[in-house]
Amino acid sequence: MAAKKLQSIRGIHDGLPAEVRAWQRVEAAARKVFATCAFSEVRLPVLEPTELFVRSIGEATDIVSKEMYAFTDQGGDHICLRPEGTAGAVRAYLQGGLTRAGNQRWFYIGPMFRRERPQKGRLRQFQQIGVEMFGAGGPLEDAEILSMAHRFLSELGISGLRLEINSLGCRECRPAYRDALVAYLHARADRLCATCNERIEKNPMRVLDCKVASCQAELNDAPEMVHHLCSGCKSHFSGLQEGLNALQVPYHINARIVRGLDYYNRTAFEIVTDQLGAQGTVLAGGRYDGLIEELGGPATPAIGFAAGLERLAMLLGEAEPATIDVAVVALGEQVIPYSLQQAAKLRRHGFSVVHCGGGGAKRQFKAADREGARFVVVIGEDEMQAGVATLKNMASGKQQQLNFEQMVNTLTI
RNA sequence: GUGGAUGUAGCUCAAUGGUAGAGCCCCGGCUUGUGAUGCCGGUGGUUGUGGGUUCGAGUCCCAUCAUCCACCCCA
Repeated sequence: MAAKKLQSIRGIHDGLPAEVRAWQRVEAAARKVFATCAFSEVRLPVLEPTELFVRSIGEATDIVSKEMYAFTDQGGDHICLRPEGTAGAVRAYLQGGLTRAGNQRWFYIGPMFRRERPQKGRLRQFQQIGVEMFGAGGPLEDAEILSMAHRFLSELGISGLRLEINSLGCRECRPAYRDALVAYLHARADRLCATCNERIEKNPMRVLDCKVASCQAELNDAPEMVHHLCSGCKSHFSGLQEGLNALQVPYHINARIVRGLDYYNRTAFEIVTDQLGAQGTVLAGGRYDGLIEELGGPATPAIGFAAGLERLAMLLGEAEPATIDVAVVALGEQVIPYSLQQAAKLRRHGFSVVHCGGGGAKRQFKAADREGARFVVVIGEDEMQAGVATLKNMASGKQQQLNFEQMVNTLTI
């Protein structure tokens, strides 16, 4: 009976060495840039109560209504794999009693789960690099957060990115705008597609980014939030733009940006690329001033963003192949113990070393080459007697006999 | 959830319904301490899985699973 082929769950991929190296390049850039802005890493649970996301993201959103891995555990609790990071961060902020600890600047890197149909740049388990700032409500913080995102992506050397910003208004001005939009849409409902018609009442702002060409034609003159902002939101939005100008962060205003999660207000933004097909959003976020209060805390302004780690990794150039410093080639049974000791000694000096395991010289050199060894240390009986080793530079092919100290010096260069 | 494309050796791919192949990789050899180049040889496949049509199926039909792309959604 043939064993059933065992494979990973659909849309959930293994991070094998080559891919993890790319991820680590992205993570290193994030840690480096975020540290310069005084952000601290947090590590938060992957499992959360389902209720947390229902209350924060919104029950009607696609994420909550059909994409969460939610289940009842053996004790009857309703829990789920987190589909995003912000809700859990807010929960931890409140649970940790940090509401009076001053502004909090956090970042995290970890897996998120959404049961979508997989495609390019979209997995069921994917990683986000997220940033959250609690307690600062001004437009300058928005500008600084965007500047940090911009610097993070510049650090990675990714080109062809475009920052788009918008304002979603607030509880003051959004209802009136919504009414105006609904009225506009109703007036031409017969010329809009079926899904747009469904959304007119449920979520009219989503109609704006419908991709059907005939719908877009109808939406040319649709009212836009940017033109219906209350005075507070208006000055916030212009303050943000002044800040971006001062920091020389290039941006475009895109009045059609609508975030898919209910908790956003005022500033919303996306950084997009045209190199990833249909999943071009590489980093996105916005302000969510009402969420902390919504989840039971004191009214506290907050802003954050999340970047797709795998998507960013896909935009990276060719990575350098992995290399090691030294491969030890032992010639002759008698020298094996000695060669193992020499390998261990080199490792204590901090070099990455593999021992080729003895046997034929040819086989060992081949192995050394495949490991990407910069140098090969050859130890035979002659070398062992003389207390030296033959050090071969694999790139140049040159080799010479050296004692241990000379070897360390050569390897250090 | 809907649609389209694709599943053949470890990898990339061939094979008018008639004996499953190539390149790369891997292993061995080209005089016993030298890789990456050259030459010679070798291992390796129930053609994703399960049915069906046929004298005969990698090839045609049905189902199923997976991957990719798009819709949708979003990081």
